[in-house]
Amino acid sequence: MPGAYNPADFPPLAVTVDLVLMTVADGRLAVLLQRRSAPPHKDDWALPGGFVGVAESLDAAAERILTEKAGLLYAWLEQLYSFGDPGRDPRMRIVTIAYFALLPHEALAGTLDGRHDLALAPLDIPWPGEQGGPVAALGPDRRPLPLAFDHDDILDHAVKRLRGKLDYSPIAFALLPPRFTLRALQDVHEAILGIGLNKPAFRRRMLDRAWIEGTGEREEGGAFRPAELYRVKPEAP
Amino acid sequence: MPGAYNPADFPPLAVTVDLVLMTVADGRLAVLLQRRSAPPHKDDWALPGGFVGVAESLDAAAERILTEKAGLLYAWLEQLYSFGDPGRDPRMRIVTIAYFALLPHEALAGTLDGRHDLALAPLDIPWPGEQGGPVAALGPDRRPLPLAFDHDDILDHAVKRLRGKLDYSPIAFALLPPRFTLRALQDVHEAILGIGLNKPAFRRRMLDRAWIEGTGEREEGGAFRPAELYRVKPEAP
DNA sequence: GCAATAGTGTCTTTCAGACACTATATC
DNA sequence: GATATAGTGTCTGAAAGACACTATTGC
Repeated sequence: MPGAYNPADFPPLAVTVDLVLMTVADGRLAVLLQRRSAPPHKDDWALPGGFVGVAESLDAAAERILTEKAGLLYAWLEQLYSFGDPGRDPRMRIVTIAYFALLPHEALAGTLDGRHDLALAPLDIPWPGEQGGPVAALGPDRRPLPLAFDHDDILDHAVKRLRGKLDYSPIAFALLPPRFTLRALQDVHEAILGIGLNKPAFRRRMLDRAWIEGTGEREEGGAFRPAELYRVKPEAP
Repeated sequence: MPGAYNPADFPPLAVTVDLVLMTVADGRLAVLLQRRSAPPHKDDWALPGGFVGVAESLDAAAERILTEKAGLLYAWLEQLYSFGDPGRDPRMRIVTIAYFALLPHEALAGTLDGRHDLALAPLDIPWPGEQGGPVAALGPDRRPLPLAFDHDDILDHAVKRLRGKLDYSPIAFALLPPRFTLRALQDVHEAILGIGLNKPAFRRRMLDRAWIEGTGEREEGGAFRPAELYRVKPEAP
């Protein structure tokens, strides 16, 4: 490393944080997109993001952007990957640190109201293990929505990581409300994996893992037999 | 994002790449450290690293640092995690992208000769799953070597990631020469996991996974029955 | 009772661990 | 043949998939 640390010695280089805010809606993974109001890529959809402050940690920047851009107070935040190809932004050299932000769909209620710049785009997910197409965000016409910059690439990384962590980390609970049925948990897993799962085996695995516990309470409002509500154990990882 | 992109508007912020160059030597994971020749942390050991060039991708910076700092031409490089707490470097705000660099021990032959600033430090690895101590690099006196900056933290992340990827990715082969015995492969797995593995089960798993194939050739120079040499299949992941 | 979903019992298959065994090299 | 390691056969137990079954709710 050089001995001198004169700021003028450093090339103009910026660091941003981009959020891959995902939830499961109607049995599908979906991502929050923001329409760009200025060039480049004006009117295209992009992941919400922003510059990292001088005295701000990366995690803190992710939290701030969650609040400022998406109007949300809380989400499961986790650093994903960093993208820094020169030319990924035509204006200047920008290195971006991508973060997951995972939320139950309920937590988004109201956030999108009147926000014409925000959209929750369902994802088209290739068959797991298949080398086929990459992950794509779908527009209202159900056609793939090209994202600004390299955000398609970031989204692809995010879904792959989410899948990889699904069965050894309690990440799926971040996509559910505090009380949830085992069926809802299975729906989340199926949405992320893109495949159907065996019900008895799934229940056994979840209960054996001992991350969750029954509350004794039951679902309400259903037309049929109500399911028990579970919660994540307080001491769980 | 702001509309103006005047470099002077941006805070002095630098992006570096740090390498966690690991290998397995004498049945233990080991990491390449470089002794700092200037303050801060003068004379402490640190991970080799350097600034990212203006027109250089992150991956390219990692390759360049591998060559410049460690004098090596090739390694398995993979981005690990980004660290950007303000204050992690007392001089200025530096965000660093940490990379794995994985190499067979043989590939390091000669690299350390006469390089008193470089050392290959064996790692003391806590029991897997145990919440106990973090990973520590050991000095010649077998005592933990405190690393400069937040490099202990980076090292800890690296070992955890290496462990996590071990059984679903072909990452272990990066730590072996092109031809290797199944026993050597098992040694690598055991060094990373810090536990002994069952021989028949390990062989079955490795052969069933079909990432490797026998060459028909055999080990030489051993005093006892020579083992078959395997190689990674060309079409393997 | 009917419909529809919650939740379980059990058989089968798959795979990992254990352990003893056979095979084959050098000396 | 002795020795030490390579490599295998086989038993057992744990866990997943399949599938049918029972349980419980609103209507």
